[in-house]
Amino acid sequence: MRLATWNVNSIRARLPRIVDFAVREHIDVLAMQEIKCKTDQFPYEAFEEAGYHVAAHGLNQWNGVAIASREPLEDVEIGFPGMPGFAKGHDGPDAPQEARAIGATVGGVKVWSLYVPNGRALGDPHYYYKLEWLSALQEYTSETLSRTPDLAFALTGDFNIAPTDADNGVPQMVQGFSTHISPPEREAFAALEAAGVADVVRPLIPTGYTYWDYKQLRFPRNEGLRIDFILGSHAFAQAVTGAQIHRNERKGEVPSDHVPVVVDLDLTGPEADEDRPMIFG
DNA sequence: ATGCCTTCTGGGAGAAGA
Repeated sequence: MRLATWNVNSIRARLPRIVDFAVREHIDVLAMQEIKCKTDQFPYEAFEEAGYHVAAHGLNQWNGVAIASREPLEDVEIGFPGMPGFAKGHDGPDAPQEARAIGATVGGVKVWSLYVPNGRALGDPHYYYKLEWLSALQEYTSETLSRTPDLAFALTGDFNIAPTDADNGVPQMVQGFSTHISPPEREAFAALEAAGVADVVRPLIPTGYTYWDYKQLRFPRNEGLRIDFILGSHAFAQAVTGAQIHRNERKGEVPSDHVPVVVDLDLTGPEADEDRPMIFG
């Protein structure tokens, strides 16, 4: 199985490009973020014509997540249990949830497409929302893996955190002034990993970014961020045989500001373990 | 310590992104 995650920054603005990529690269499961449309505005037909089933969740012009799959999607979940909400004029548990998480089971793998809140600025209410959202995700992950430790389980998406200094290629982003690199955000990411999921791409692709801002020549200067990840449980990580970051998708006509991150999985069993990269310990 | 780009929208100036 070939699994990809991609913050597409509007599914309608670049639909052919996204479907073409999925078909050309033989993607079996494509987790998308920032579809920027309502559920019923999603261009299902184009994916179906290309041989994909789709589960989408969008409430308005912001956020929005979806999963396209060659095999049928089972047990689709909108939002993860305990996911906090956020809205202007709302605070605390009454805040409505945003369209930032959709999960489904495909071929025995539980896959989440996640769009972690941006945070906007250090100290902004959105920043605290981001940290709460990540804490709730950690809680959900921990609970899930303690209940079903052998589950092939993956958190994929735009985490809006550059976990190490090497993941930040933007000179203007400096510690103490910027979201995405602050210690509390990095601690939240580490806590998520400690809950039982590992970055399955980094051992295979140690360097490189997944996002470059549209302005200020960020892409030509290669001033990007690595903020899009595939975090897998032990059972998931054991099945990984390869990974790719499709940097070329940042080029050409109307690109997204993010590029696809891909992993190959061999889910036939533990026989072939010897040939696979060591991801956990 | 930001918005030079890009997207969206019962309305086109404002919100949001990282």
